[in-house]
Amino acid sequence: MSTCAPGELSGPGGVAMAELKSLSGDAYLALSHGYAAAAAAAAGFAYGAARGPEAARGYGAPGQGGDLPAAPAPRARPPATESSGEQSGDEDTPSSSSGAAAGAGGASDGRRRPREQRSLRLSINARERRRMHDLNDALDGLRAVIPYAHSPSVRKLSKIATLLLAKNYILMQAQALDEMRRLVAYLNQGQGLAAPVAAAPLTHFSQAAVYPFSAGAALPCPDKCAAFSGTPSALCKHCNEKP
DNA sequence: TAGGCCATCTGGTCCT
DNA sequence: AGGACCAGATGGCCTA
Repeated sequence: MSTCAPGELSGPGGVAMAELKSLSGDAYLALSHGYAAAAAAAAGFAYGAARGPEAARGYGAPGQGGDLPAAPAPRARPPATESSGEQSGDEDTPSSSSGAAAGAGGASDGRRRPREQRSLRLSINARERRRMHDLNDALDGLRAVIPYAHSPSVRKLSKIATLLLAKNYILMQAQALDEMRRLVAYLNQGQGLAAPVAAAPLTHFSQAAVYPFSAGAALPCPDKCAAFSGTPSALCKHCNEKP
């Protein structure tokens, strides 16, 4: 069958999978928005309405007693053991059906009667389906917290894109946190002696307390902060001081 | 129509 | 023994 080459993902916006894999920082956010935006712009369709596997194939039904979306089309399966013509019909009630089978057959030894085997198979299938639905729910939860354009008019992220984007987002957050720690450490260094009490809560925040710019000490505060992070820091009281 | 993505079935393996 | 997890196979839907 056609498999998704690990190296590429042709998203609607033409986003290569390699990009998702190596993305970080601002590029991540740019892409995460661009991806969804491009999806909408390029296709001009409403995913939820026009497509949407859930809507299209009644995904999610199993919970409501209906279970399978009815026979998922006859499947030319290799002439396996049982299963001859019975497709799906998975509205099995594992306990009841198997119980009935067991009661009727009473095959308590290692060998199961075909009917009992079938019942067991259906039960296993239902469990597997449930498991996959749980997995998909978890993925939906992950999509919900990933900063990309969540909109009904935008195609939702694929599973692989969700995972890769999430990974990059975590890396980006870790990077931002590290940067924040260094900034706090630097600021504490400047006023820690003057206000030890106020600085105390921040110290646990900063384990690697080294200001990275040696020239920074000679600069006035706003400049130092700007040199460090690109913009005056809101955390720095000097940056917030009125002239 | 090809390719991408997905849901489902299925058999195998490991764990409780 | 039963359940969870996994990977392969298969077929459907959708888009470019």
